[in-house]
Amino acid sequence: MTHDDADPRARHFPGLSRIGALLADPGRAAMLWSLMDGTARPAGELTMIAGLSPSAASGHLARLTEGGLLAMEVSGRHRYYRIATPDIATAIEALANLAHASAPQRTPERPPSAVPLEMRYARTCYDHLAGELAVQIFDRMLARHWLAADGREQNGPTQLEPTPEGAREFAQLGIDLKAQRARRRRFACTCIDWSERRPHLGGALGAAFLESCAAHGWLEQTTKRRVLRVTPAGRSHFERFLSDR
DNA sequence: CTTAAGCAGAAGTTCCGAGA
DNA sequence: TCTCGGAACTTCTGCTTAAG
Repeated sequence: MTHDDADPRARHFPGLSRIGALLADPGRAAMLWSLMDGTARPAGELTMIAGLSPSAASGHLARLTEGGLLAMEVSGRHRYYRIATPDIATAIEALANLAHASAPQRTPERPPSAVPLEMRYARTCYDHLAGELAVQIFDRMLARHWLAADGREQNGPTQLEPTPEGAREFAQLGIDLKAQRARRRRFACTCIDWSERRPHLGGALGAAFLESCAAHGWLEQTTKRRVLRVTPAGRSHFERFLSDR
């Protein structure tokens, strides 16, 4: 019998309190966070990351697997664990952002301690570019007056609008702003970067920008889910863009 | 040379008692 | 009640050795 089965208060959101309980333990959270780059790690490595004994870590991993948050594959004498689905990684990232937004602002510059290194520079966030590179590009877009806040901010992401100059630059990148506006989603907004704690470009325009970078051969997918590789052509392009004054 | 058996070590799980 | 760590156990890999 599960936690929710026993508690009639859980009937409105079946499974929600169970998921919350699984995420509440610091050891389990540390193990989940270390798998956010989409890799699979053996139980022994996750044990070290969580700072637990093998027996305690084994118990936590069993609960996370039973709860559907982790998937496990046996390879020889190793057991490899990974985040079960991309939806779960997305949910954990959203909760991490929420935790940061709602925490007391005592140490605003402190990044999360266990952000996988390869994810910090360039990765996908839903369908747009995120990471250190995304934040730098967004800063540069603002400095070059490609984008302006449209003044409709309401306790959430800042709505953005391309300036006439920005519209020309996005068109040069092959982005059809009219088509992006017609999509049934937010056109352009800020999205707080999970590892950098600063905004990057989100919304339909953010997704179109990432598509454009891929089409130009500046960014490409790696074997690790969500981790992006900057190609040599991309490196020189972004260096020019970021240093151009 | 090949193959199977035996052994040691590594990795991970289960069980159980202790403590907060 | 929940989590922890230690002990014992299972499973698997890799190495060595002996037999065919």
